Amino acid sequence: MENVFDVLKERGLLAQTTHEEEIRELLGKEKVTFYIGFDPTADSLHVGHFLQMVVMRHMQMHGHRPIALVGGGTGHIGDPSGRTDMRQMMTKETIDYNCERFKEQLSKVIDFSDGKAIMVNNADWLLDLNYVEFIRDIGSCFSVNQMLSAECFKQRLEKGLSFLEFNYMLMQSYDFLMLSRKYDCKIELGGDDQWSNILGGLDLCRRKDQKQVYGMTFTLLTNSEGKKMGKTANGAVWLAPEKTSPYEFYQYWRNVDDNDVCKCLKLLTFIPMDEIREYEKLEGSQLNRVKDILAYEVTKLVHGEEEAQKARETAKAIFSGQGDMANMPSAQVTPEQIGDGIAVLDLLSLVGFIPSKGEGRRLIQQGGLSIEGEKVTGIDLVITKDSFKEGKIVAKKGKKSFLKIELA
RNA sequence: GGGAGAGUUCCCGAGCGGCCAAAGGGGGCAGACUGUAAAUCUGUUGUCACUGACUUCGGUGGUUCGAAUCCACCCUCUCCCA
Repeated sequence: MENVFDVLKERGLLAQTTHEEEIRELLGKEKVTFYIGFDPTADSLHVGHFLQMVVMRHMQMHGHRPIALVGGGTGHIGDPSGRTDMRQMMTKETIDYNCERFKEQLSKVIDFSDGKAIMVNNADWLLDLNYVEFIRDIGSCFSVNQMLSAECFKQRLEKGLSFLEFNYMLMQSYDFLMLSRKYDCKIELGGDDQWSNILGGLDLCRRKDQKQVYGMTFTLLTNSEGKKMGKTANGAVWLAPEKTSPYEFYQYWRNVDDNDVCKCLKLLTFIPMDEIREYEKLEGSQLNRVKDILAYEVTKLVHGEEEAQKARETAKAIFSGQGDMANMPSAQVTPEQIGDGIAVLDLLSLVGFIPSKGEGRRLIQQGGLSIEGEKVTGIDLVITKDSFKEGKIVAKKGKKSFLKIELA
């Protein structure tokens, strides 16, 4: 059987490893338990987390055992790594709620049946710690001098770093120690921004238990310009369908830059490398086909085959005029709301297609709005019940944004 | 604890007591060009009943005919000292 290590490396997922040779050997000869932590900073995981999940799945497919750790405890602290601002404190309720959401989403990509993977919450051991005991036992193993020189604190030393956040590294290191003791966890994985935190864990396990454990980090998902991917003007691209609909999710990947398509295929899908290498030879508009594959595959992994299919159909319907319009984003209005006729701007802001009438007005002035394929030329256009064909009307904003308004 | 400074619109950042809905940049949105890409160029970017009105410059009060701009207190952040 091939070694996952080689797979991860070939796909460009690996960023840094603590002991390349040893890790590769370890992964090649035995079933290894490893972990990745997810801090509950929002009520849904996002694309950045998805990359981690893909890695876990690669590992799992090669017979290793993932531990998904949700940070019910560390969430109370907040990881300062790679952040320029202080994290907002969350209430216990929010944290617990977020942890629950994470569990659901993780289960979609990772197989937790029959102990093939484990889900733990570090709240179980972190929240009841005794301060004095902890700093005597664990705190004594850390050198402030060394911590301060870590890359992840550099930025924050200029901007300000609270003692609370400074402790984050100890918490995460302690997690690794606990998992090593409880589950014989041998490797900690994480985003490349986690490097220092992971090293902390390694050190701690060695000092406390004289145990050799390992760490690996993964490429952060960045585009060809080096900017983080998975962000849109409206915020992150979420995995939760109610926060980012499968269609929007699909569209996000359908619209990636030419230069990023193949990279994304390698990082985010399980398409064999041989196939991807063929796609890498394609150029120009041929890449559109590859983008469709990327969008479909990623959507399938996150939302399931059925939703991916729907999203693809909808895209086809919208952009090439063929296919099923049924799943286009839609909104409902009642006959009462229409009355004897309603101004376009009122209708569109009612269903939330335009954020404000001022913006709608501008949109019309610049020729960016169409109703039923007809460009709206004046702001005085009135929509009546008769405008609805078969109980629906399709509005188009710009080139890619569509909304089907249904008369309920 | 002592001292210095800062808080402006989505972000960065300019802002003289009236000419400020507030320069400039970034981002966003739209148009042209295209391949649902990128780059480029153009327009636009507080809200509404849009030649007008209303709400905004950390918060609360005050001075004034008039305050983002001046004063007082408060909150938050940064820096220097302890």
